[in-house]
Amino acid sequence: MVYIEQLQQFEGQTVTLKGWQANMRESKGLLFIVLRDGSGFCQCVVNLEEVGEDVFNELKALSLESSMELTGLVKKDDRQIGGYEVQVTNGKAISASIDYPIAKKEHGVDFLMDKRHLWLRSRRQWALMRIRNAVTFEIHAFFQNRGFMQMDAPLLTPNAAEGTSTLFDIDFYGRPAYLSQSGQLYGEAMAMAMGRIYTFGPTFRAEKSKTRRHLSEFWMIEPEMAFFDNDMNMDLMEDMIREVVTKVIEKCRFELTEVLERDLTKLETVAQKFPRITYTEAVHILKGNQAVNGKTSIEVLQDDLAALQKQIADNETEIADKQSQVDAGGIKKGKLNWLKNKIDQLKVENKELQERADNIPQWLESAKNFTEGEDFGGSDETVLTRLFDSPVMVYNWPTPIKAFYMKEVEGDPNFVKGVDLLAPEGYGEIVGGSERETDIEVLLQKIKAHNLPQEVFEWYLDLRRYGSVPHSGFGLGLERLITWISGTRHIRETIPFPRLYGRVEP
RNA sequence: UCCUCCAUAGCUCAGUUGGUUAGAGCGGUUGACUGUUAAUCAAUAGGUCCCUGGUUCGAGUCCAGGUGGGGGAGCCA
Repeated sequence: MVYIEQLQQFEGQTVTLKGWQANMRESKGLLFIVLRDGSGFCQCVVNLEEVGEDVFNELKALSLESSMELTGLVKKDDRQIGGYEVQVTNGKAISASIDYPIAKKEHGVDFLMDKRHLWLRSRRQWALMRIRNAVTFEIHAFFQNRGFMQMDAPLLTPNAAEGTSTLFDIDFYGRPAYLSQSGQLYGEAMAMAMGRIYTFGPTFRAEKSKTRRHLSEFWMIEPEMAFFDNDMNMDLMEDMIREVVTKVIEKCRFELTEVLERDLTKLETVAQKFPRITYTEAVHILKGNQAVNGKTSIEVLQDDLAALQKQIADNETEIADKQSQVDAGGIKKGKLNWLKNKIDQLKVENKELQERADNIPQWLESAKNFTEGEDFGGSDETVLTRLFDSPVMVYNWPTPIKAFYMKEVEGDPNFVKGVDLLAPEGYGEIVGGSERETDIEVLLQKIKAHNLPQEVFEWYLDLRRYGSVPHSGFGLGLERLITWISGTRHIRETIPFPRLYGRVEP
């Protein structure tokens, strides 16, 4: 048995493929079966004269997603997806699929989410899962090649410690416990034992977020390094993003460009040095008081709005034009359908464009009126990243809006050494990190200031009692990184079985 | 928790100021066609118009409440 991705090694030879019918077209005496086997897609041509009536009729009767075994000659054919075609000499059904619910057309989100277990078979989801796998692999490779040790933090924790987030609570043998929102504090303990570590596991957030960048269960990578200050932390962050993105482009070029139609030039900007700006600079830029590459945020947004409005107007013209062709009548059925579909597509596109156009004035208003000292909202991140074409790092944040464990900037307790990495094109925050506070007195004070119970942090404070050292780390949101790399509109497509507000099934 | 939009065939949608027997495409089935790329062409089956109540001679359409869902705010990766 041979897998589709290996076909290039078998050109001119006869192979046996096993897989599922992803599509079939038929003509008199000919079947064109697009077979998928998980490793790829391949058109297999069944000729009545070649295989005989029995085999031909058996394969012809199969519908979408039936499983089968096909044997045939591998032939190079540049017109085909994957570049090869199999000319079938024999084949048989393994199991028929009847009334497969997902059709070869556009579906609504709700329907597809209910059918997620089947949706994963479609080409777009196949590409996304392959990219997810490549991202996971390259993250491990990056850390392993640098001597980091992978260690797992517990998923069950005794307290809702860090304060802000809402956590899922469970009954742990009669005691309250929570699903972990972060492995970071444990990561610090492990770094004090192993030097440089990283965790790679699921985390849980119980916020009732219904947006395209939130999941209730997602995977996070949290490196933690002893003897790293925040500059070294930012260097590592930047190297990691650059290397992972570059390798994934290399490995998944077909998935990105052919299936997802991702504009790779938008990703290739990771080769540049990532701009590093302080929170204070970011505020000036956001409010339009400081230009980037000769343009202020206000100018860029106004240009964007004008471009959007022009696009919408152009689409409307096209819709009207096509509609008048339809109304005029006398067109062949195929052409008519094509026109109708095009009109529907343009209408959907305009709905989305209009939504974005409606948002821009609000973003502008929110950016102009931003109060220095507050945290950035989703739209603020979008505005900020819109000005840069590579990822941006924002560091030195106001103390009150950040977690208790972040180290104060030397000589200025109003700021802490936190850093967020924002992805371009509006994808927003994909990494958050900081240098950690090492001074036990400062930590004790912060724990009080944040109204946190000191007893549950005694073990954490021990890390400062016994050989405290400067250390830093960050948390990378796996699905957010994949969403950006793949150019996907919604984060839910980047994880096999998404858990989000209002959904635990399938 | 708040704001906003949506619910019509298996799926994606249209349905005029409220009017008689609710439509199209895709998908399914049957047939035609020996190189198709969302193939094409012909025929055919397929409906509790989300639920409850109201207005009206008459409701898919208007009103109220509910349910489910999309997008966003807050929070964050």
